[in-house]
Amino acid sequence: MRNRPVDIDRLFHALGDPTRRAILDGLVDRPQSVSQLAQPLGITVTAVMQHLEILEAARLAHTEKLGRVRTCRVEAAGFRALEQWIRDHRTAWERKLDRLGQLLAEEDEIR
Amino acid sequence: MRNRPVDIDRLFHALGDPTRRAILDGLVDRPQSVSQLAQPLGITVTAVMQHLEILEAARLAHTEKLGRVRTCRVEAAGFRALEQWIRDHRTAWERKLDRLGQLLAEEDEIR
DNA sequence: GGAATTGTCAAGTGAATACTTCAGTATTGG
DNA sequence: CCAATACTGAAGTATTCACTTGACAATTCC
Repeated sequence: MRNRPVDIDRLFHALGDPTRRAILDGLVDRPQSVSQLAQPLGITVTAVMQHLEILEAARLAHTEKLGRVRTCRVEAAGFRALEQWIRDHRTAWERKLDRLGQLLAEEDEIR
Repeated sequence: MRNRPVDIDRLFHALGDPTRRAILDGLVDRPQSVSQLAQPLGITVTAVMQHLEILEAARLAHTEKLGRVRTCRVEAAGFRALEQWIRDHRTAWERKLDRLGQLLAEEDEIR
């Protein structure tokens, strides 16, 4: 169960942390170095590195070291895998929900 | 930062656990009782209950007790919130990725 | 070359997680 | 009514997690 295809477990786990989502949001604006990412988050460079490993494993980010600076960018693969998962499950859910009919209506007015 | 709207943190956290995704997959087939869910998973009823609380908080499931049986169903609200999050972020990402141009192409042939 | 910058490594800490067990409490069928 | 069924609640445990500290290593700038 390792990472040839994007692992959905890694993906959800990666996105489950607010700091990591913040890192991604930062990277969407522009590629950034590790310390550039760390500063506004108020956490250590080491912590950012640890998050980056997780984001890379989930293929949500990609990093590359040139000289003493590691440049980090957002990567599309993980995101696409997430979309695919959603698509697959939505169709499955909708199929079943339609079959059950009133269940959907019942859920529409939330609790 | 609590749950009036579906909380994206809860959502990702809820979906980050394989057992919980398995529970949802089971519920998609048909509504089930807590013990019906527990049996094929090989975990205790108590453990399932704990997962259900998390799934309910994320609005991915809804449960209701009638007599001594608690019936669990899949709920659409959480799932819709996830789709919305994806939609929002995809457009943001695509905008930026397009602006960067070659970055996308680069990422297409994975690592 | 030496100091500042930028990142890496190893280890540790406290809190959160996913479970369990065990002792209840309702509910229901015979 | 009594026993089985179905869940609830409190507590405990082992692991994982996010993060830190502190000691390095590599690069770059003056």
